Amino acid sequence: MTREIPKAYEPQEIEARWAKAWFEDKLFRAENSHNGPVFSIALPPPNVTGSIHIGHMLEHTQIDIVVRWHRMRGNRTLWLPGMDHAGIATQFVVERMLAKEGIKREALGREEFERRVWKWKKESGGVIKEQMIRLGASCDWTRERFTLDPAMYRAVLEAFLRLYGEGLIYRGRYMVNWCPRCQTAISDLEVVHHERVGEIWHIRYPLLGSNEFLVVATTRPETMLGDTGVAVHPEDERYRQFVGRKILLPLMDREIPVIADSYVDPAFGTGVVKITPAHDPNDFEVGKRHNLPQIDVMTNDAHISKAGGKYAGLERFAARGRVLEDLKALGLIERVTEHTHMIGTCDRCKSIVEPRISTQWFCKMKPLATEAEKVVRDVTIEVVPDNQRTILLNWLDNIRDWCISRQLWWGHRIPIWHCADCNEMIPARDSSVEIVEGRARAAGVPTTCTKCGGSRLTQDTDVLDTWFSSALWPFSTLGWPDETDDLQTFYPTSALMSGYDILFFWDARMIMMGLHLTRGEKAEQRVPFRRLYLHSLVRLAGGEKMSKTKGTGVDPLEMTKHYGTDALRYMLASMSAPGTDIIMSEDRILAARAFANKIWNAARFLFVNLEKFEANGTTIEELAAPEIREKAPYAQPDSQVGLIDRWIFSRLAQVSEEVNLSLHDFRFHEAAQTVYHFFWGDFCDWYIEWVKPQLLSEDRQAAIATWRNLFAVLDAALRLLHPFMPFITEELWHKFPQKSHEKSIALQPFPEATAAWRDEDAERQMATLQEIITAARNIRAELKIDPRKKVAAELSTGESAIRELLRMNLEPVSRLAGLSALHYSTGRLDSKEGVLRSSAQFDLRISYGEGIDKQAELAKLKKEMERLAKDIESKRARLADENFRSKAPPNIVGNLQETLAERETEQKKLGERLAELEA
RNA sequence: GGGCGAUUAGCUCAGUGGUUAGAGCGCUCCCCUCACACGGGAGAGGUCCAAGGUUCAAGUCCUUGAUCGCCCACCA
Repeated sequence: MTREIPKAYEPQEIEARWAKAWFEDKLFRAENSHNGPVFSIALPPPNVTGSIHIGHMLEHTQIDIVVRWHRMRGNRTLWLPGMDHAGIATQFVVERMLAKEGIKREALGREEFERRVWKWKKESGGVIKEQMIRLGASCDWTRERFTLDPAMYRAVLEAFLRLYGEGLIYRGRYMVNWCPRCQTAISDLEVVHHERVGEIWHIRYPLLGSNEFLVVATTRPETMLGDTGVAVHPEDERYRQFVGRKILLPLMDREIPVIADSYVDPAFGTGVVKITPAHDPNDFEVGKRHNLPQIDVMTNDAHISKAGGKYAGLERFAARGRVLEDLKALGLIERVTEHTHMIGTCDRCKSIVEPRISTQWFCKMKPLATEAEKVVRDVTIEVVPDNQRTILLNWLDNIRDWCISRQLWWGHRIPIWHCADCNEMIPARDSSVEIVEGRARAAGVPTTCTKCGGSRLTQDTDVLDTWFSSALWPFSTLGWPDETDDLQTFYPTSALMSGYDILFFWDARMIMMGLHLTRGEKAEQRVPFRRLYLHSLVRLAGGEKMSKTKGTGVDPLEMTKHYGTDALRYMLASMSAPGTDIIMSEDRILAARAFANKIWNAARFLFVNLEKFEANGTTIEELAAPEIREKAPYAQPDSQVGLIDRWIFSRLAQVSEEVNLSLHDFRFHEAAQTVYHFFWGDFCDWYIEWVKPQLLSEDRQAAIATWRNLFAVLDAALRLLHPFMPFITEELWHKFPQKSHEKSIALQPFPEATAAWRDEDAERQMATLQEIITAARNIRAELKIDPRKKVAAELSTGESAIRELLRMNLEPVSRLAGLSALHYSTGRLDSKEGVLRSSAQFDLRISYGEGIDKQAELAKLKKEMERLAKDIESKRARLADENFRSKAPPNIVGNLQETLAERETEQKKLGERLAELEA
């Protein structure tokens, strides 16, 4: 143990060293026995594609604070880390890399492509882990998981087969969202809507065998190639006569019927709607009701298909232009108007999504959502902040089936085999898994068709939505479906902490899957987590979301280099008020760095002085050994525990209680602010300053008591700070003598609200002394007295308790107030000389030099007088109100009376001073 | 079209119906005092978006409106 504390606080060196040590020691490994209280939490698995951004940093900081806090409070604590394979995102990245080499994935073939992705994953997948370790995340890395691990695939198989067996997973041909760039279906949630100003074309549709026509309004004229009907509202008098007649669809020369359907809004547009069942969700429904054919005129990559006649092969927007030209040439465009509408884009690649009929796999959600709603409503799962609960319930209530198949190559392949002879679908026999080339495959592959007995079976080519495996994360990572020790010990997990942006994507689905798939009679045994905390997002000034593509992202590791991880963590924590997004600010992080520096220097002060003190033979073990610290506070020889010590330990107890309460409610900003004020305000500004001279006092016994108390408080403060700033606290804690088997402050107890330390008298007395000191400093500043010059002061008070207090604490009070002498008495002080400051309890006067600017002082006092008068008036009025006196609680009335009396005393004194000054 | 937030000091934000509404930064004045100038001390600065209402009591609860932001939604 080196005791020396370097003058400069160098976070980089300290942090890198401890991060490595914690990881290599497996310090945060959790034992899976049932003994004692357990706290478990699963890391929202970051995408393997990425690197840590500031949003992760915020999330990990908050989780780590909670995790470290629970661990210190004696819980068997597990923070289980892992990564997500992120289907589309990862495939997208690898495809782009291949494209640079001029390779298309189709050319490689599925197996080779998958091999390449694995290779890439192996190379870059470790980045996030390294970064998390460096940033101090206290995960149990021995339990790290990846969503494509064999064990995870087993869980996916089990879940899929069970849901399929129950009819909750089905395959069908429905309208889905199709991304022509990714060439896969995506779920409703993955469609991001943007407002777009577009045009609306009014097109004449001629009635067959007549010169008449109906005018339809459309924003997507190219889809008319697939029109199979025209609809009007059944009660629309304007068009009633046309219902049942035929339209000759322009350009395609197809006969299509005019139908009546109440879906049509007669007030919108022309009141006539073209029906394209294969390319619009509404039209799809209308078409089904009226048995209209579905003509898919689009290819996978959004070009016009053969069904589009002469337009075949054109890209969809090129086709639109051509269609419009041709219609114009035929004189069929009546008019064009401007129209803003919402346009759906792919969450991943931003391409415009094509609604399209396609055969896909779906998960029935209503039956799963029912119990999820219940547990959220009855607070079996507590949602914080509460307003997110409403949002979640609302979503669950309106839930629709989930399209879970993706036409990708990277992901969990659907465990269904198709019979080439009879089209029967045969699921894998069971959820067992075999490892081929280090990767998991279903072992229970069916070999004969269960229906026709045929043997030409091929596995479904689709993979599952990434979120399907994520939905199982809290239990799949613990060994489910096996009843492992981990599962029994750590499931349900204690909490989930995620951003509210993935509430539906992930959190809601975990709740549904956890409830449905895990074992236990009661819902509370099956929920994936007992509390759900939705943290804020980090935004730019102006509220915009940070974006890597726009280059507006902030690299936390870069910031760490400049300011230190502890500072960054503290800054994020101190801004983490639940429910409000965080806007990054340079100021805040500078403040946080200053705080870290302050902590460093406070500790340094101790050790620098300790060297001088130790010269006389007292060792640090006698002052700060663990068993010595435990017995604090220490009394001065032949005396009681001093006021300043009673006060600081009382504050410590109070602060510990507040921090514990705040952290329990995920109120990180509150907890952070509380420790900040305790450390900087109470501990550094008052406590250390107060006891400074005693540390090197001639009276060794007195000095020893002071040292012991000081070390005990600093030790507690470090433990209090540790969840927020793990590195600096670890570093400093190791400067203390510790028991040989104690490896880390992270495994020390978190300070609790020690009731015996609470001391209201001490707090009140200190407050009075602080007030006197501040008043003296105020006068000094007013008189512009050189800070090095000590001056005499007079204090007058009618309260003997205050005089006694001063008598007992004359040295520190005079020293901190910069006084050469402090005379106290009961006599009245006038303000004819010097400057007088008054409170209800005392008057303090310093006479020095020329005095001050009389006019300025008068103006100031008058202003104060006005404020007092107003305040007194309103208080009197309230106290005079019989209604108030009878209805308000007695303590409120009592307090008000007390305060009023004080104010009146102040007013009286102030009046006298004004008179004296004006005289 | 629904829903959810936000609006408080120059800036970024706290604020759990009850004394004179807080913090950090910035600003003003004084100090490089032997832990820290990433520091110490003392200050200035706010009709809490608006209008109604509930209450003995409203920044806080309710209603309406304004402005800004976000989420959800199949109106061509």
